Amino acid sequence: MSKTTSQPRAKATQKPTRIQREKTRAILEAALEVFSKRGFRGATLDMIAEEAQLSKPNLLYYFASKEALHAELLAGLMEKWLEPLAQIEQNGDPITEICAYIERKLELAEEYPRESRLFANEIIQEAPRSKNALNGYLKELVDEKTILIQRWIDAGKIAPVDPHHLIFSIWATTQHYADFDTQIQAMMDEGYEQRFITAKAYLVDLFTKVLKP
Amino acid sequence: MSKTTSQPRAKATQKPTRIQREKTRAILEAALEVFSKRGFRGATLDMIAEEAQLSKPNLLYYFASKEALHAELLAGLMEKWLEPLAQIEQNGDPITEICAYIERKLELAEEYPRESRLFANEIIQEAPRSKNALNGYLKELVDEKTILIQRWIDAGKIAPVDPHHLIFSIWATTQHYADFDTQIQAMMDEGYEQRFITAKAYLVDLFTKVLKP
DNA sequence: GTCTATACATTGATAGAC
DNA sequence: GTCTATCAATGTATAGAC
Repeated sequence: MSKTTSQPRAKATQKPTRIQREKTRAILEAALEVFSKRGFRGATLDMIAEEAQLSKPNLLYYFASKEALHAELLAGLMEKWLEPLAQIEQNGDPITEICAYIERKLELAEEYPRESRLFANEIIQEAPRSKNALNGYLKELVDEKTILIQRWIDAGKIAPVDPHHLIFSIWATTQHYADFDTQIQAMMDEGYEQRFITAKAYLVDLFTKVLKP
Repeated sequence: MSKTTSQPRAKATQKPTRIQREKTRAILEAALEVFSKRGFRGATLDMIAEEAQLSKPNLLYYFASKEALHAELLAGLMEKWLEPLAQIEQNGDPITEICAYIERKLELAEEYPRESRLFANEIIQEAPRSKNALNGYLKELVDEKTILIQRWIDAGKIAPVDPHHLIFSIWATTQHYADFDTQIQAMMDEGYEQRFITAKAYLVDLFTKVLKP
């Protein structure tokens, strides 16, 4: 009697075993490594399988296709990626809130550069696989926060800046240290090791000056 | 007697005809379109050939390989891309010079978004084909300008900011509007049309505040 | 669940007629 | 110079033994 037919592909039917969860995790980890470094088309299942230390057919036993694997990665990342923005609190001190957001973003860039590059690859190539996420959850969140920022401006608590451009410039400056690390490294030589420390000081100073009413 | 054997591949031997130059230009234009949108591996010679309106073998008559085509694109772009930074003048007013640089960068992002994305694709994927350019001409130029900025700081003409991070933040904020256009569009709705005008005002204001001594 | 073998599609590049 | 036909390599995915 096929009790062990609880194939990962049919997730709805049965709870995955510990082994299955670990393999799945290892594959996702390997996929993140390869996709983030080479983009979707640049990555091959061979590379991912080797990185995860299993055979290609075995990999395809856990994930139906290359597309499915990539989609799973993106979906799993969205929440973590947007959390720093979601955490901005309307009741806190505006400048403190925004500077804390910048610091969180920078820490994310330092700790999870591969995730950042995965998104960057996607968006530069016109987000063929994540348009929905962009127009859905992210758009809603940005709408909510731009309104909050505008309210702070109207209350005279921060200088009058365009809320959208403010958010874009925070995204750009923080993610730059993950996405364009190769360039940063080529330009900075000795200072490279300390880049996140010095960047944090620089960016907090920068945005504080801009936001002071 | 083969008078017409002046094949483009053997460029050193003979001056290319007008037709040859035009075809070459059309191919490079098509290649830029496709490479910038899909990255090196994501692009196919079929796509580029179709975009340039010729057959794949004919394309390969003008360029020896996909690699060669990509290399030619990158090489031809470097100069245009670095010119705004090179134009910063040590004798001008520091804040005026830097703000003018920001405006030039933003205009480049607006006029040549594909070039920006081509570079971005390269660098995110660890610049496998342009490490040399990064460590060569670009590094030299950045070294030169960081020294100039430091001199301005020492003279008390601008506020004391880390010159490297200043340059990075200018790159990040300006190129963001080209590289992440898909995201910008998804977030901005009505304001999207005017994005470069409002961005210019926002960024000039931002960096002016930061640089004022 | 995992592997070997292989089917099948895509793609970079070449051969050779015109 | 340009095309049709084709090759060789690569890469996604499946079949089927164990």
